Amino acid sequence: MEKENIALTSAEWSVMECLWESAPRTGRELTEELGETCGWSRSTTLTLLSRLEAKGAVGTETDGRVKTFVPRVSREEAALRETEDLLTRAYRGSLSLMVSTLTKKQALSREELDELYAILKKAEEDGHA
Amino acid sequence: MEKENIALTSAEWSVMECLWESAPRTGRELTEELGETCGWSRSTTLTLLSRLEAKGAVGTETDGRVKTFVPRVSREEAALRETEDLLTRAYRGSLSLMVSTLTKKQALSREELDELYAILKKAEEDGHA
DNA sequence: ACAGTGTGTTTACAAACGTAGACATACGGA
DNA sequence: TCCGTATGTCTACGTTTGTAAACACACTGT
Repeated sequence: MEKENIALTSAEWSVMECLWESAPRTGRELTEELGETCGWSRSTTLTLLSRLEAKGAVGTETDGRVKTFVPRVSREEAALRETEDLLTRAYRGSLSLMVSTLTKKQALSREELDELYAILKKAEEDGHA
Repeated sequence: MEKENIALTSAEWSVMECLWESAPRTGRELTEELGETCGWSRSTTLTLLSRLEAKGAVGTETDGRVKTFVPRVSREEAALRETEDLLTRAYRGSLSLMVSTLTKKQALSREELDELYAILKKAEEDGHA
């Protein structure tokens, strides 16, 4: 009954990606799309879908003999989950350490910079509410 | 001969953590410390060390019958590797998207904010050089 | 009534991981 | 010299992950 933290494997991310893009989708559509984008066989996609269903990451509805799938966790939730994980594991929880590590390796575009400033400003305001 | 991208598993991170903290360390010291911090048996730690050696993440030197270990990849390299991975997988490569997702869930402390501003300012300067 | 065909379920299997016991040895004391 | 003890290597085993073939079954024309 609790929604706990569902971790997605890399292959599973690909599937969810598809579902987040648009849902509900039928097994047919999904196997087709993932067959192309990932080069997977029909079975592979369906297996992944089952596993995702089992862990509660996707919900299904059966209409006749056709199943349709919908995401049960949002991309944000999933992303957040993994990010926090990484943040803890690799940066002792320090977001600024993460950002500085990244900027040291690749320059940020003007847009990224502007967006980041905006985000910080907003966080600042929301923060001392 | 290239240093390629060495991915670390979660257990391996714990080992590297130890080594980054101080190195070289002997197997003895490592099994002891990790035994405490992670509750691992001696074997577990040593197995992890072997695997890390195999993938080139740590280097070893044998003096008599005692082995000493040193990290071969820096924490930054490892962290960067995983971060880029996550960034791509979960945020389509957008750092700002990642940061905004995080700030939406947890408020940043005054310090974090200040640090982040400083980092951005620096990135900005370095950027349009 | 029978054979394709579309659709989902089972079973499978190798590689990666987390964990650790068993094993081989060399070293230091009794 | 014999024994514990420290130290590293091998072997092992259950689980997770990536991948997919085999299977079962309903539907649709002929």
